[in-house]
Amino acid sequence: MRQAKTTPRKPPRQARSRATVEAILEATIRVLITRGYDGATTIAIAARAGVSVGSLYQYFPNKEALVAALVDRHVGELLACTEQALAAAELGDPRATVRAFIHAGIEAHRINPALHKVLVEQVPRVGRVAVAMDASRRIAAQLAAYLAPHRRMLAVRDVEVAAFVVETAVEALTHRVVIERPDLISTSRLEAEAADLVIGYLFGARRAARPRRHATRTSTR
Amino acid sequence: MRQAKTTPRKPPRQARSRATVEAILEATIRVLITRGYDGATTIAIAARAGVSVGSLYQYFPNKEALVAALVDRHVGELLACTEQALAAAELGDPRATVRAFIHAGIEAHRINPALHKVLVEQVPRVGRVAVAMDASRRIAAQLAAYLAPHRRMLAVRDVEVAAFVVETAVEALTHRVVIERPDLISTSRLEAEAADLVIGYLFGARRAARPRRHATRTSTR
Amino acid sequence: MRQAKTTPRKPPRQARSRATVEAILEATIRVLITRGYDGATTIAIAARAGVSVGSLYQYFPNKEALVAALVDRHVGELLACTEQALAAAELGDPRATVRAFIHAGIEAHRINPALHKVLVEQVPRVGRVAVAMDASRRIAAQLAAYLAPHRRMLAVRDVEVAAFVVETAVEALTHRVVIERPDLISTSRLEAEAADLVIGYLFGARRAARPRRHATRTSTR
Amino acid sequence: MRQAKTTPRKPPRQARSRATVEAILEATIRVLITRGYDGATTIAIAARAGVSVGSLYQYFPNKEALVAALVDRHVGELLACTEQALAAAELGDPRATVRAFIHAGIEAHRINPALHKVLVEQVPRVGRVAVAMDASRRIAAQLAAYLAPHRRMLAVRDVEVAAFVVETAVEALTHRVVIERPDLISTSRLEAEAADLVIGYLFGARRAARPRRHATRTSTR
DNA sequence: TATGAATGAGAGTTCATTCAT
DNA sequence: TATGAATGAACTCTCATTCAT
Repeated sequence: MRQAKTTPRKPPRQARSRATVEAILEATIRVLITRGYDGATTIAIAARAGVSVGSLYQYFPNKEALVAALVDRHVGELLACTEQALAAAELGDPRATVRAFIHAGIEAHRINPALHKVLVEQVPRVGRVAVAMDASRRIAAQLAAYLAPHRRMLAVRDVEVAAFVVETAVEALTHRVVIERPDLISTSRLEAEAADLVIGYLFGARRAARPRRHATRTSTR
Repeated sequence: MRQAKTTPRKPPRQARSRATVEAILEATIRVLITRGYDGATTIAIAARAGVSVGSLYQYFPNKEALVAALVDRHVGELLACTEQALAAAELGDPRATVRAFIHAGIEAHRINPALHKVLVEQVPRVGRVAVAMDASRRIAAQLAAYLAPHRRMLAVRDVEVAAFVVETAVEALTHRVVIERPDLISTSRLEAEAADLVIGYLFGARRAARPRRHATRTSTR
Repeated sequence: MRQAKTTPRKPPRQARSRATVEAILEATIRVLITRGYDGATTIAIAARAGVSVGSLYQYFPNKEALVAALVDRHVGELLACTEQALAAAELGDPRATVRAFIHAGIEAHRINPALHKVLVEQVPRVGRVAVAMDASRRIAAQLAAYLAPHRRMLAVRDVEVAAFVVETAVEALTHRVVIERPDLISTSRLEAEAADLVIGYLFGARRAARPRRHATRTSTR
Repeated sequence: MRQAKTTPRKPPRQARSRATVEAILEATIRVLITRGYDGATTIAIAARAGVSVGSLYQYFPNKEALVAALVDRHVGELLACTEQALAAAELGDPRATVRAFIHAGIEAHRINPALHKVLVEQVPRVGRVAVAMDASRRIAAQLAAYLAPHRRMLAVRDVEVAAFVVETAVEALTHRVVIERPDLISTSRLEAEAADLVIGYLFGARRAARPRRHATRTSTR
């Protein structure tokens, strides 16, 4: 089967090259968002980037590599967000850190929700991309690494499983709200709900301590 | 924009017809699973079904309608599972019902995990398919309808939001475990974790009552 | 109803492009003539032009546009012929001008009779083409414009109706003879007959002045 | 190349058969008119006729034969009209007979203009159909046969050529007016114009005898 | 290095025709 | 005899990719 290489064809040495690559990636984002994966033809992307198809192929060996590069970049941004949140709060109250983690995840989704949506919904079809896409696993690992030292505070036994559960639930909630139903609840409400869901699970804490009143729904949109 | 209709072309009258339609749908599933969405060409599907392309188009006006029919059927099965779980336990302990709901969701995913995977991951969520695909919203509605009468027992204010949160988290966990990482944890463990996550959130119950010991990881696979 | 656009896809920039477009149009003519409209498949045309189908679609968005371009060109040639004849003779004897008009019409039909035949007989099926095809109306208008100033010489009242009648009769005769039955009478004879038919009608002149002797049938073919 | 036979498959013996054949032909007309030649699929025709495709093929070996049968019938009607006109007036004034001939031609076009239009404009003039279509030649022959005995009255030498010219001009005018531009002039006006055009040509008569006044355009539509 | 014309395999879809029931 | 499900060759059109300029 056609197992094309997906590594960028050449490292952009000169400034001009880098600008071209950047323009192509930006164009890919725009076209992906406006026309979907199937509508994102190489010619459309090149046109949008203001270069010729030939130039596009100068920097990316094929379409898959182009999208993979995009995914890499996007995933990198996501990971940076959560990693930073966990690192920053390393010493504070784990509950607060988890909240920060949730907050970071939401912020990460708000970098470019439209791109995120199209990447998640339409792109997994392509092989190599799937790999790069596997951000969740890596974020769960970050979280597990953070939780491990605080094992004694946790109401759960297996830190890895717990990290998996938390990451999965938080990511799903965030995605659903930010990407699919921003109308349903506001991001601040989302943050609170996710924290309620996850902190009780992790630390077994009584939430009664923090009485919840969400009389009004407020949308941040 | 040309909005192609996606309603089945004609109701199969004779027994032979019905068998053909069934064969085509089954073939679509198989080809979708083995070759992915992009590899699922109408010719491949027809060949696999042992019929000609013409026959395929006799019953489905286009490829999208074919996939939509499949999605409809699959989503119908999913909905039936959870609905039944909620209906069956209407009078018992809500905690037990939520457990049953979780169990049903997992079972639903095990009907045809490979199909489920390809449907969720690869089928472009556009047009008719997008609508059919929206099982989550409907399941959340089922759950909200169940929870509403038990409002006083809940630690959450807004039943709809709670149902949304629970459905999202449970579905994500189930999907991740059953579809993507059946190696990570067993389904029984998954059930327990999901219950821990969600019951605390919904009812605010202390979990300490049920001490958790998951010393060994067992995979059901 | 899906009204596909039929405007050429892009203006050929480079010399090579222009040659390709020309080759495609020429090939279309040849295939149309040899195989008829239904036999003129895009593949056959491309093959005949010595290019790939892709190239064909690079310049014409669809088959209809391709034929429309051909029709446009052909109609343009026809119109130029008659227009020129009328313009050239503006000051002379109207009878002579009408003869020149008839002559021009015949010559126009002889540019490419086979193409003309297939265009007239098989192509009107297609929407856009029908419009471009409407040369008769425009030629009649040309003629009416010419006749109007000479209104006093005419035996007819309504110049527009007369132009319509003359154009229709002459065009039909010419088409029948040149395209369908070149064996029946020669073009010179055709010219004479058409003049007899039409000049009497227009000017009410006695034809006896010009005794007609057509003892021998001569074909110019 | 596929040279299919186009003779009706079997002579309809029984009344029911004849009714079926009739229904199919009528359905063909309707579908041809409403959906055009390309839209006239055998299934659409059969459905419209209230029979199955199988039955259609019981009576017509293929689509071409079906259309040919239709054309035959329609052309037969046309021929009958003119033939009758010429026969009826055999003994009267030739000028009156020519007028009657013109009148008959117009009436013939009004039998089913929509069908006539689609037959002339859309049905590919190939194979069997082309032959059936050739009504003009036969009408011209009728006319020539009528004119021959009156040869001495004519201002033309060659009766066949004259018949050809007259038939061509009259048919073209009639078609243009009745089928394409019924708005332009009324049929009575058409009759007068055609007579003016043709009678002068045939008999060399001064039209001044019958002063023409067409102050108002009236449409019969 | 950049261009964009050219490629062509392959996709979805149609429909005249056949033949088992 | 009538049915209509089944056929499959053939059509139009797309687009990732190449390469002469």
